[in-house]
Formats: sequence, structure tokens, C-alpha cells
Amino acid sequence: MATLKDVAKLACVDVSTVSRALNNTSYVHPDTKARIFEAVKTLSYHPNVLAKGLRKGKRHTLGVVIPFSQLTIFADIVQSIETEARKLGYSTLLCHTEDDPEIERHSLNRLRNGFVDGIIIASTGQNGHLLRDIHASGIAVMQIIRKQEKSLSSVVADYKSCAYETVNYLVAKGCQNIGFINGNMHLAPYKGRYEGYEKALNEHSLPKYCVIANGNCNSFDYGYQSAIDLLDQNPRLDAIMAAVDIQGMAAIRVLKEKGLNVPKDVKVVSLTGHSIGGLLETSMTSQEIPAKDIGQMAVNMIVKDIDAPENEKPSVQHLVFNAVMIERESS
Amino acid sequence: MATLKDVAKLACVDVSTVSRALNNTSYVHPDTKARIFEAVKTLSYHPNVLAKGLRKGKRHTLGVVIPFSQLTIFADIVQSIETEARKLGYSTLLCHTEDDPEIERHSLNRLRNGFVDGIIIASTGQNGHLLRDIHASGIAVMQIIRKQEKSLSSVVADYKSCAYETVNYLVAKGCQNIGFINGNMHLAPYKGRYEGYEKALNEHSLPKYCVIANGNCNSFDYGYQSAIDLLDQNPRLDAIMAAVDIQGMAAIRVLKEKGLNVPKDVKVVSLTGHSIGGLLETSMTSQEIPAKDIGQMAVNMIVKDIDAPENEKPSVQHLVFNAVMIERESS
DNA sequence: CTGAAAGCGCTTACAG
DNA sequence: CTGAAAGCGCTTACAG
Repeated sequence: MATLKDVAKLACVDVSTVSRALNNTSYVHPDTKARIFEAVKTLSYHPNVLAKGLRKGKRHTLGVVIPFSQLTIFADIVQSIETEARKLGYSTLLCHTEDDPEIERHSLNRLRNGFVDGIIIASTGQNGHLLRDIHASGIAVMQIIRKQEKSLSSVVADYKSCAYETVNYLVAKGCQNIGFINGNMHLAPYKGRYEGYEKALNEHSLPKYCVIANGNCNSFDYGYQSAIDLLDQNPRLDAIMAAVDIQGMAAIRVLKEKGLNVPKDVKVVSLTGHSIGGLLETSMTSQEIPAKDIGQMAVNMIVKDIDAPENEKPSVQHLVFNAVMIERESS
Repeated sequence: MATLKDVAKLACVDVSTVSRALNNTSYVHPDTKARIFEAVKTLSYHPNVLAKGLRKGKRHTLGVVIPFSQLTIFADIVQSIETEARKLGYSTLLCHTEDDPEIERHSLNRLRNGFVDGIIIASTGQNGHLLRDIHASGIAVMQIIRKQEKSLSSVVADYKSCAYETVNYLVAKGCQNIGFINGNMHLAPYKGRYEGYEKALNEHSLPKYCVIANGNCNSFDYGYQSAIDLLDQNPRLDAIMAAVDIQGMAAIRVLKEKGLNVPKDVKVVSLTGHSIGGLLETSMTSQEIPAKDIGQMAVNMIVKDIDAPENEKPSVQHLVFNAVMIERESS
């Protein structure tokens, strides 16, 4: 690999001049400039981003820490983050934690060591101290989907309203026995959804049928088992709300196997709609979370933070998007 | 952020000693070692990976370049790559190209400039020259899923056999009019599948019903339209083979809308099975591609390449996995 | 308009 | 067992 020095030698100038010419950082005589570009071409020189980063203290790289992506809304968000980051000249370093605090800790420690300018994270909520530490050490941090730390900026959806409105919607459709497959309440989104669900049920004086995960709820198997549990609690259930799409898919599957018709016998609604809901054999009604917007905003906000001079960093901000109910066949 | 120098000062030793102690690169007196670790702790020192990389010429980072991931086998592979890479002490830099050669070129150019030690890619096939260039400049390259360049190592599945066997399987089930939704033949996997499909049809003297994409075939919409096209070509189609899962999902959807029963009237089989096939309302028979193994092997092979000294780099190798037919409800 | 020099934070022969 | 020095490939005041 050719270096600045090689180019300088070939163009018969100092490395500093080459640097200036390439970065357009001060006037360079057209003739020398031409010679330099000539040399760059013949040597097929590519600047070493490492050295650049070391010198300037900027990596132009964002760490993205999420639990998983396949078949979840995170896949949509990651894609959006990456597209937006590329537009702004940033690369993304992706880390899946599988919602394991140990893996998360490990990933964060790798990222902090000069790898990235900022970290976008949907955290387990178990490494708050570390995360605040990292932020304090000068790395920008942005929470997405899960607002686990008040002192760090976030971009999320309004999960409580989501669940609340969904109950109202189902009640308006005549449902009286509404089951709810939810996740671990240590995570803000599940807690929010639960509150919305409970509030609406109380207002309508309806009974509660709820399953709450201990561990990872983002799996077909968990959704499948939960749907069975709910039907055991009350065989006359007339609606199932699923915290996330994959649980909804599992619920539809269970209902089919039990010979129950969706939506006639039981309606199914997902509270975390993303790209898959509309593609199913029985397409699924869902509260669509604006994954693309969340990704875009997170990137824009964090880059703004990164680019701001030390003494005028933007203050902590929490952005909340509304979900949008998309009615499909399952309700 | 504390640096080596800070630690050295606090521990009253030279930076070189600190470096040696931390990296265990030569004997350091236990007492000084203790002092050093003490200092590291009180300063909460974290080595700057950038400087390390610059000095050692190693980034411990792999670039992963894929077209897209959501709802494709690439999501499974990416997860596998990342897990395996983490085990070996590598991070992964993810780039989605959306199968756009321009974006791919742009991503590759970013990656080459000192960002990564190696690149794992499912390429568009349009940047072969650049890719070989990058490889020649000393960055390891590994192709996955799509073997577009003979001169670069690859890990793929046997697409031809996949399609060939699927036709035989369907014929054995009594199918005579087998439609095939395929992708752009510039991409090796689609070409391979087509050859297998054609070969089997010829052997059975069966008619061909095939749709071939110009652009991106990895979408529900393309699958949907293709299924309709196939049924237009022959309303008595008794089987649809889909190159990838999402097309199969679309086909099932179309058949349902036309009032045709899967699998009684029309059987559906996907040639690129991944995590989703078993989770559907009508679970889908598919040729499961060993995504996990592909990811693991790709990482292991490329890291072996990276770690090998300059004069004994492993030679180009092409690894082919067999797919495994998983029979489910759709056939 | 362009050189020479210092330095980003580290590692590693070279001495002793 | 540990320092002092050079250098990885860049950028950026500082001169002139």
C-alpha cells in the first residue's frame, strides 16, 4: 500500500503539501496539485483512515449495539441507521448482544477503546453504569427503542399509547377477553405496553390475561407457548395482543392448529409492526413502529452531537414517535 | 481519556514498560506490574485501538458486505459471522449494498483504506476488478453465498443440486407442471439453480415455467408478481419452486388469494431455506442452507488467512455446502 | 504557496 | 528487568 510519503516523493513535494492538496485544506498551486493527483493515481494511493483517525481524533464510525436483528424490528432499524450513516460519511460497527449483559459489556468495552465516535444502543438495561461512563469519557451515546437511562438521549416509540389504543380498538370490535403476550418488564418497551394494556382494561373493567417473559421474548417459541398459556387461562379468549410481530405469527399458528379462525374467533394484533406483518398468509394488524424514522433520527442526532465542539454539546433529549395502527386481516 | 503516558507517569515507569506489562510481551517485575495495574485501574485506562492498529498494521476488524439482510438468509449469516468473529477477537463492520454496484464500490473503497483486515462479501459481481485489486493490496477477501470470482476464495451452497433434487422430489410427489421463480442469472446462485432446474426437467421431459428477475428478486412483491405470472403461463401449475423464502411466502399468499390449496392443489418449496420457513402459518418445505456453518467457516478461513505470515498465505479455496431438504406443510 | 517539525497513542528492536 | 528512541501514516501550527 502506497503512503503519503510515496506520493510526496513521486510528486517531488513534502508530505504536508500532499496532505493539503488531498484534503483541500489550503491553497496549493494548480501545477503541483496536478503532479500530486498524477502521483496518487499511478500509485493508486488510498489514505490510511487509521492514521487519519488517530491524528484527528475522529473515526467516522458509529457502534450499533442491539440484541438481535433477524425477524425483529431491529433489522429494519439497522438498515435505516446504516443508510443514513453512509449519507453522512459514517460507517457502522454492528454488535449483537443477544440481550446478554455479559456480551453487551464486552461489546461496549471493545467499542469504547477508540473504535467509534458514538454508540447507538438498544441496551439490556444492565450496563447503565458502564454506558454512562463511556458517555462521560467523551463518546456520544444514543438509546433507541429502549429508553433505559434517563441521563442519555433516546429515540423510542410511545409503547404505552400503543397498547392502550390497541385495547380500545379491540373493545370497539366487540372483544371482551383480551390476552396479552408481553416481554420482560425490566425493559422499558414492555413495561410501557403493560401499563397501557392495564390502564385500558381498567377503564373498560375487563379481565386481564397476560403472559410475561422472564428471558428473551423475541422468539417464535416463546410466542407459541404464550399463546397456548393464554388459551389455557381462558379458552374463550377473543383477542391476542402480541408485543412483537414474531409472537403474533406464533399466535396465529397456534390458533390455526386449534381450529380457531383468525379474525372471526380470535383477533390478533402486534404492537411492534415492522416489514413482515403485511407479507403473511393471514396478514397481521399491527401498530407499525416507524423504524426508518427512528434510525434516521438517531443517526442525525448522534452525529450532531459528535460534530459539536466540546463546549457546546447538545443537551440530553428524548424523542418519542407515535406508532400507526395498520389494519390488516387478523383483526 | 487516559493514555499510556498517563499510566506510565502515575506508575513511575516508562511507557514501554507499561506496554510490555499490559500486553504480556516480556517479563516485568511483579512489583512494577502491580503498580502499573494499579495506575490503569485508577485512571480507568483503555488502550486506543486505533494507535495499536496503526502500529501493528492489524485492525482486528472484518468488513461484511452484503446486499440486504432483513428477511433473507443474510441475516442469519451475519449473525453467525459476528458471533464467530467475536470469539476470535474480531469486530465486524457491516455494509448493505442493496445490490447496487455503486454503493458496493463506495463501501469497498471505504473498507480498503485501513479499516479492515479482511472483507467477507456477497457481491453484485460488478466490482470484480476492484475486489481483486483490494485483495492484491493485502486485504483478505472471502466470498460467501455468491461465488462470482474464481480467483477469490468462497463459501457457498450447492445451488444446482438443490434445484435438481427439488424437481425430482416434486416429480416423485406427482407434480408435472413445475413453475420456478428465480433471480438474476448474473448472480451465481440463481444461475446454478436454473441449471439444476433445467437439467431435471429435461431428464423428466417436463415443460419449463420460469420467471427470471432483471433486478432485485429478494422481495415479496417480486415473488408475488412472479407467482401470478407463472399461473398465467399455466393455470394448472401443480408446484412452485421459489429461489428464496420470501418469494415462497409470496407464492403461498397468491395461491391462497386464488382459492388454491397448498399443498393439495399446488406445492411450494423454497430453495433458500432459513429461519423463517418453519414459522409460517403454512410452514414451508425448503432446502435449508446452512447459514450458520457458512458464516463460521467464512470467518475461520479469512482469519486464518489474515494471521498467516506474508510468505505462506493459504491458497485460494472454494468450499461448497450441501443444502438439506426439510419437508413441511407446503408440499 | 510550501517545507520542516512536532505529535496523535501505541509497539518494538536496541541497549544496558 | 527497564529506558530511550524510532516509527506506524497522517495533520497542522509555524515559518518563510
